[in-house]
Amino acid sequence: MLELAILGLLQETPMHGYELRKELATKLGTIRAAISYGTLYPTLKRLQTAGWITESASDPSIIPPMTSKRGRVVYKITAEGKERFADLLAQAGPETYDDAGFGVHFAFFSRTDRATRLRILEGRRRRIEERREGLREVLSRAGERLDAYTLELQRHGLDACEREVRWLEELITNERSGRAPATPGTLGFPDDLSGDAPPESPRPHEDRP
Amino acid sequence: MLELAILGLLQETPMHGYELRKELATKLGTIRAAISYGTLYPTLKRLQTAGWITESASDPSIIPPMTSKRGRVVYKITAEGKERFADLLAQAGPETYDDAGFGVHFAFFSRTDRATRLRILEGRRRRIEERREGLREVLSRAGERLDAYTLELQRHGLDACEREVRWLEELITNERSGRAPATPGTLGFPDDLSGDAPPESPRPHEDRP
DNA sequence: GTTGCGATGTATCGGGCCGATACATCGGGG
DNA sequence: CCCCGATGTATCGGCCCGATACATCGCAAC
Repeated sequence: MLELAILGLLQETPMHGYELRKELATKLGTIRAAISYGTLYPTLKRLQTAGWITESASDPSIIPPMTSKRGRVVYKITAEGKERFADLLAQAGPETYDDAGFGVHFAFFSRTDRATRLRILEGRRRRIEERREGLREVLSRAGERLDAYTLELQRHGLDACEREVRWLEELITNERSGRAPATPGTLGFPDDLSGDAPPESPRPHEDRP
Repeated sequence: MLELAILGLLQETPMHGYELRKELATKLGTIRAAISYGTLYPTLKRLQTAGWITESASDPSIIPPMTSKRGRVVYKITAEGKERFADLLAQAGPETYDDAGFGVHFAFFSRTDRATRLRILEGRRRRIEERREGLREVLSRAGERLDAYTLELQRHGLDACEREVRWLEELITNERSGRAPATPGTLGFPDDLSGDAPPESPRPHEDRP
C-alpha cells in the first residue's frame, strides 16, 4: 500500500525521504498519522531494487545542501515505476477495500478513469456494508451477552459504517453523473492526468455552510 | 494489544484458539474484522512462555472432541495472567490512544475503575483533537495544493474526528456523573468485576429511536 | 454407502509496518 | 560559544497479516 503512495507522490515531483514523509502525512492524514522511517527507507530500497525508482545525489544548485558526507538522497520515479503505479492504482485486490488500501487509492483518484473509480467505490461500499451487517447482527442477537461498554462501542462503529455508506453512495452518484466531489476550490495538479479527469464540480448541495 | 484482548477473554472462560478468534471478532468487530491465525497462535505461545496462560488438553467429557491426535488445546488464564491483565488495562502508554489500542481498552471498561476510564477517555479525546487540528490546518491552508478527491477524503476524515470527539465528550460527561453508557439492556458479566462497576444506566437521552 | 464439502481446528512462513534508537548536519537563540 | 530543535538517513526487534498446509467432524447429495 505504501508502495502505491510513494510512487504516486514521486510522480508529481522528485523528493528525498524526509520530504516524502511529510507529504505522505498531509496527503494521507486521515489514514495514517505519519509513516515510520523504519517503513519508509526499507520500502524505498525495495522500490529501487525493483527498478521503479532511482536514487540521485541532490543537485547542490537547487537544494541548500548538507555540505558533506551522507548528503540527502533524492528519489525519482522511472518509466517502469509509472507503469507500476498505473497497475497498482487500477487493479483491485481484496486489500484495496480495507481502510488503508481504500484511502490510498481514493487519494489518487484524480489519476484514474471513471470506471476504475466506480469499481473501487462500489467495492468499498460492499465491504462496509458487510461490516455493518455484522455489527447489526451482534447488536440485535447478542444484546445480553455483552456488557454496556462493548455494546456502546459496537453502536458507535455501526454509526460510522452507516455514515460511510451514505458518503460512498453520494460519491457514486456524483461519479455516475460525471461530477467530481463537492469541492468549492479548483482541482490541483492539472499536470499530467492520464485518462479522463473529473470535470469541475458544480457543488451539488451545501452541507457545511 | 492483542495480548490484552486475549487475557480479557480468557478471564471470562477458558477457550481454544478457534473459539477465541470468534469471540475476538464479535467483541472487537469495530476494531478489526477477525484476527489472523498467523497472529493468534504465536501470541498464545508467547503468553504461555511468559506464564500468563496455561495450555490444557481438552476435557473429553465436556467438549465433543476430535477423537485423536492433535486434539484441540484449551487455554486458561493464570493468576499472574490476571495480574498482567489488570496492569495492561490500567497503564496508559501512547499506544493506548490509537484506534486499535483504545478500542481494546474500551471493550474491557467494565473491568476498570472510573478514574482509569476517565483517564483513557480523555487521552483518546486529546489524540483525536490533535488529528482534527491537523486536518483543519491542511484543509484551510492547502486548499489549492491538493486535488478535489484528496480534499474530500480529508473532509470526511475531519467529520469523523468531530463526531468522535462529541461521542467521547458525552461518554466523559456520563462517567463524571456516574452513569454507564446509554444502554437499554442490562450489563453483561456481573461475575467478578473488580473495582467499582458502572451502575445501571438511566438512559439519559434518546438519539437512536 | 461413499463421497465430497463446509465448518471446525492447529500451525508455520514470508513480508509489511511500527516504535525505538543511533548518528550527522544546520540555523539560531541564550 | 554552546546547546537545541529541525532536518536528514538508516537499522533493529517485534507485532501482525495473508497465504498455505494439514486434519477431523457432521451432513447432504448421489
